Amino acid sequence: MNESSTLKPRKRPVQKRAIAMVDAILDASARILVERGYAGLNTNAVAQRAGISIGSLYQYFPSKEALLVALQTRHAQDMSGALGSLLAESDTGGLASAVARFVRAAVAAHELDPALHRVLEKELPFFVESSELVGKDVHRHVLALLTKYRREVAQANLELAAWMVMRMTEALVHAAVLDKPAAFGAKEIETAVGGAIMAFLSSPAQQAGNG
Amino acid sequence: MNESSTLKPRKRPVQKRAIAMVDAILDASARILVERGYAGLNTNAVAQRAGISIGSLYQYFPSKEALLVALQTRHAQDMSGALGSLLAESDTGGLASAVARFVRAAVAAHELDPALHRVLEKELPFFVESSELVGKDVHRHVLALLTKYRREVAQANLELAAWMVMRMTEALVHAAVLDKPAAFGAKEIETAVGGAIMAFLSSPAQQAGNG
Amino acid sequence: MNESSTLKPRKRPVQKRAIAMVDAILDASARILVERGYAGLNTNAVAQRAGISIGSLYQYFPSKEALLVALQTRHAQDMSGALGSLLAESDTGGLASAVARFVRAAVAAHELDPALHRVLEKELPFFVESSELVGKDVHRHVLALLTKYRREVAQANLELAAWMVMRMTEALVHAAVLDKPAAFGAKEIETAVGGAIMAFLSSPAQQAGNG
Amino acid sequence: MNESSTLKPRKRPVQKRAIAMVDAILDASARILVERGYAGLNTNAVAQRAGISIGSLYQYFPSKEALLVALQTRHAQDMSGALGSLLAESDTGGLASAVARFVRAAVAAHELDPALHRVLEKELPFFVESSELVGKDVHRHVLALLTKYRREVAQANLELAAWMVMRMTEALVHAAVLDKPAAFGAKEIETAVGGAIMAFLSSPAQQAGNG
DNA sequence: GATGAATGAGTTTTCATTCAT
DNA sequence: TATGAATGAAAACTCATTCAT
Repeated sequence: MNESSTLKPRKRPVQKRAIAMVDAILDASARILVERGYAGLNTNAVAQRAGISIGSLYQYFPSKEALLVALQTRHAQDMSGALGSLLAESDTGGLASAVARFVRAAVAAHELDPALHRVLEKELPFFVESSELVGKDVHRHVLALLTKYRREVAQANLELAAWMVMRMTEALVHAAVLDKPAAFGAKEIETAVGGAIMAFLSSPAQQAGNG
Repeated sequence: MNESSTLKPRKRPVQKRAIAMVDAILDASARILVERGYAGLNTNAVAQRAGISIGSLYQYFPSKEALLVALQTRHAQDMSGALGSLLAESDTGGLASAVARFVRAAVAAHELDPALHRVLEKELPFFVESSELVGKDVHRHVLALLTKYRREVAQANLELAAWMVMRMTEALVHAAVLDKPAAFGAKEIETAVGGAIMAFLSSPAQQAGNG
Repeated sequence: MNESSTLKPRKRPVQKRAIAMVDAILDASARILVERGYAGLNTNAVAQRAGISIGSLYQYFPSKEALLVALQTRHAQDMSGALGSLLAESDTGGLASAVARFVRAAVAAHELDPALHRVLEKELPFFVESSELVGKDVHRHVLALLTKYRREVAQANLELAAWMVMRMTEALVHAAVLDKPAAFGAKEIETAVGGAIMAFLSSPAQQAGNG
Repeated sequence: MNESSTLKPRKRPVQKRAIAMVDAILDASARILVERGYAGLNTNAVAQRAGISIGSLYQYFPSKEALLVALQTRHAQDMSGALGSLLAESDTGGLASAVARFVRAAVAAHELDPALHRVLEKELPFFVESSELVGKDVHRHVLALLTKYRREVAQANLELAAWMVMRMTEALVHAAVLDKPAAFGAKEIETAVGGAIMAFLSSPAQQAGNG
């Protein structure tokens, strides 16, 4: 009845075999999603690709939706992991260096499985914004960063600044990795993104000019 | 054989009634899309909502896909119109004022039908990036702008700068209008976006700091 | 209600224009039938191909079925005409010559529009066996022939003999013209058919051997 | 892409139940075909008549066309079987007896399911001429026969003679069984057919008389 | 637990026919 | 009379989900 009964994995897989099965199912889903898009994804195909029966699939996921939420969650966690391990490195440089590392981490995260990421984000009807899954931690991290280098940040509203930084990074990195414009190299864009963020942070919040 | 036969509207509606019909169909599609998402959209529902028979729908659109392409196109044209009329105003201020006006125009365009815009962009499997429909003109406009105020632009690569400006605007405005964070007002964000763009343009392309 | 109301042409076209229209419609039907088969034939396509409106088509034919019956009838009459004009020639030779002429007439009739003939016969759901349309006259003709050369006919039952002659001719000529086997020439087959018929007529009805 | 994917049965039924299902589906198709003709045949009706769900039908046949092809094939195999078992009997008599047995076998084959045979042949848009399915073996058989009794055959071209024999048998038996004329008994016709074939074979290929 | 045959509601699309203009 | 926009029943086919084995 309630969401939890149809959205959450049916059983907490404790046995190794069960874990392997869940992984196989999610892997199969991801591959199909990438190869055929959301329209080409159906539970029977997933089961077949995963080498199990359709009945078994439903043993682990109560619905197609639950399967997709799980896939999404796993992907978000993967990205979060990639992000986190880079961000965790001790931070000795100044703000610029921290921002550059943040951007590089974002790039690395997006490069994990760009094709899957694209489909997930562009076609999934109930895509839970990655930011909601990954975002909390990252937001905390960025905010901590801005606070630590408060002196170098000209913006008054740190919360707003953090939001802007996250959005700029997400959007620009996303564009750079997934819809890479032929004209510029990825590295070039990465640098520009870091520069833009730094410029933004270094500039005081100004009055909006009137058009 | 070719795409045109299934993707393009079947007949160019010349009579008033036919135009009204096409509009009614697209309106119905838009409303259903917003209310029920892409998965909830089916041609019978569209026809019923539009108050016509399913046969009539297929008289004007040879396939469901054609219908969606048309809806998308109309939406992109609407946005393009809103954008264009604001951008067309004579430009007397400096770069800051021009940028601010550009951001405001983007906001206005996104405010036309944010709910539809969100579904179109997030769920349509064959969504033609608005930028591809609207983008060419806008890109020209931005580039012209940067060239005109060349002296105020510190970035060396104008093409890259234009790309960054467009991406930043699109992403930030999009986020502000469609996933508006509760914490900040739209106006506040709009200002911040203008500021960020100005800061970016005013800063010289710098060396990437290493993390 | 009764068949006549849906199967017979709606109006007896007396004006020249109406006759031309009916012909145009039947021509269009025939061409579509040949090009796309029965499955590809629909009344809207016929009207368009005939250069008239669908409404006008229904002015002349009350239903699709009526249209097809008319087409069939016209084709049968065409064949009948080709057949008849050859058979009408004065008959001076013996039985063999008469049979040969009959076979040649059948070939000529089948060569009128073989492609149409094939589709009509192989796909039409309510194909009225041509023999029923053409057959009566032909049957009379063949019977008259056999009676005239009674002395040369060894078969006792002339009715049965006539039926056999017609069937053999129809089947063999049909096969020769429409499913021509690559190995033999049409002329060669035509000769063989005449020979077979002559042999049959010349042989006395015999006891069936037991296998 | 290739025809096989839409034309061939989806799964080879191994279990008893599956075989029974396929048979039930084909039986239902045959009955509907006979009762309502090709136009009256639709997959939903077939499933209902077979007492299964439409989904199950598509589990075994990937398309309506595949279903029809299978039905056709089964029918051709049935006919081939009936034909073959009769032809296989040891052949002790002369040519006349062999021909008579051939004709009787053809009659028996056509009497298996005349109504179905008629619809299949007359309405199926993609009817594969039975002769193509059955024909090869039969042709070999007839040729062997003519060769064996070469002395009794006056015709020079054995290949052509075999073709004629097959066509005459097919056409005449077909007409006798399916469009049986009220005037003559089946037995009477069967005898006449045998006689005609014998007469043809016994007569030398003659010059075509000119009409 | 695992299997996979079976289900059937739901979807897209066609086309014979009508009828207001 | 001619037109052709409009109709809607009907048909092929899919796929999430169940449940007997």
